[in-house]
Amino acid sequence: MSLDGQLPPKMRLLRAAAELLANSAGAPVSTRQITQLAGVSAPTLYHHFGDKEGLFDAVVAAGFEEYVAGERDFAPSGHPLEDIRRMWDNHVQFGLNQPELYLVMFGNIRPESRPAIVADAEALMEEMLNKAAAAGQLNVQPREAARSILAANVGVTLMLIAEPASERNLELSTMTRDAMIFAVSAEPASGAAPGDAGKSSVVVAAIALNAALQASHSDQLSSSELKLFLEWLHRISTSPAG
Amino acid sequence: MSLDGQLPPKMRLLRAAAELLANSAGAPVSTRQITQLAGVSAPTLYHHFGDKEGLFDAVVAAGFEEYVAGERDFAPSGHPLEDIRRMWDNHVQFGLNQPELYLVMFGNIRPESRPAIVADAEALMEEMLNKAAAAGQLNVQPREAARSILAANVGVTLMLIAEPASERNLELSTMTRDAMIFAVSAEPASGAAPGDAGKSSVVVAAIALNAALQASHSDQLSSSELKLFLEWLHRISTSPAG
DNA sequence: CAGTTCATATAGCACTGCTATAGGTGCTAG
DNA sequence: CTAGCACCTATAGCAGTGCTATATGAACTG
Repeated sequence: MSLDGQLPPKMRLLRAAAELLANSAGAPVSTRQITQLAGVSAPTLYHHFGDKEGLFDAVVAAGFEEYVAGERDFAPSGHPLEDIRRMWDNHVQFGLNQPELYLVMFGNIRPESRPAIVADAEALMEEMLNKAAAAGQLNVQPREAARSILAANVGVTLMLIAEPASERNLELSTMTRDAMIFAVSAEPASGAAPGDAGKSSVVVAAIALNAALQASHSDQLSSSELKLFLEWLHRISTSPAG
Repeated sequence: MSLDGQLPPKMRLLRAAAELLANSAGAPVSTRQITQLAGVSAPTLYHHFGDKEGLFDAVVAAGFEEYVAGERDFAPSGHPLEDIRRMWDNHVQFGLNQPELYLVMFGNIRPESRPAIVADAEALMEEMLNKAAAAGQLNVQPREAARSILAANVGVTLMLIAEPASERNLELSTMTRDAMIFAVSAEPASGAAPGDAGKSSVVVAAIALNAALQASHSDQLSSSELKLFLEWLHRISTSPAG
């Protein structure tokens, strides 16, 4: 059984690796299995990918593109926080659909090997949160919010993957998701009491203005003026007192 | 260089494995390295642990006991939610101190291999949350809260491990921690507006009563009566409307 | 003392990731 | 058309891996 179709060997290697990885149930996948399934000999792998890890990185990169594509499809609903929710759910679903790939992507993160993907995922989340911030719906800096939400998102997905599929309860996901979103969002539509745990409206406004300024490259101020202005805004919007 | 001291070979193997694992920087650790450092020959490993994975499981179990011991030391402050905070911080610190061990414990979770540790960690967290529930400080079922908090805790710890040590910003941890705790806790000391996102006091009281009942094996009701009563309480305390 | 059980060692198998070397393929230059 | 060249692939094999069949010793038990 080999992967025919006259794709170039590089593609066949990628697909073979992805397929074996997906069905490996955690057992290690050997280069010999991959090359055999791809109908190719050993050195071909090393010619194209240099390394076994190089091949796996390529598989992960392809998987991540798929992930990003999935995230972008659901993007523009006009309600940024609602989009974040969908992004979260999409992330979880991606992990549950391709658990082995997901574990390679987020389960084995080590400082020297793979934070690039995490950074990309964070950027994707931050991009969405910037819209929420510009709409005055955010309580904290978009970057911090993105990192925090993504961390919880990954943790929940790993936990769900760890459970046997029959016992999986997605309520864990929705509950954690809403908790995180609620925590980073400005007080919801209802005019809550100002003494609340939420930040003051000054802070929220500052964060919103900050996001808006960084989005629309205003040229009312010189770049040096803008830089200082943003610094002040940042100081205001991170003031501990609120 | 071998691990002397006349400990029995089983202990020497455990220590050698733990030490090599701790300094492996993600590179795989071979049985030959372990047995050589332990001053022992190959079959001894398999005699005592059956498997390489058996040895690693033993290392993980030892590490987990250390983790649990650390959690229990900080337990009884009288303020359950404050204890949860310390538990969270302790968890993160454990992960950052022994990243390789932590990655083996929580990074490679697969349904068929290792959810026992997760279950134990959840039980530990739930135990603490039961006190919070009994004190009327909890918004949701202790079990669900424990799962949710632990998931976020693991996610944050993995993210921090993935970052180069120099760039680690523990604010990610404290922010996510407080977000999660706030989300599962009943409205804080300040009397917040009743139209708030928090559940009604009826629900909180029901959850508290539920926890108290399950803790102190009351014999005012027969076991069948108690069972039904608990079911009603559960229904009340999980009612969506609040 | 013999018999049994436990604990360790010698030697080796099948497999792993990887590579030194060589051979084929398609191109452009003359 | 041939010569050269860069690209891609295959044969064969190395050092290292997890693991084990077998044997040897030590320590009890009768």
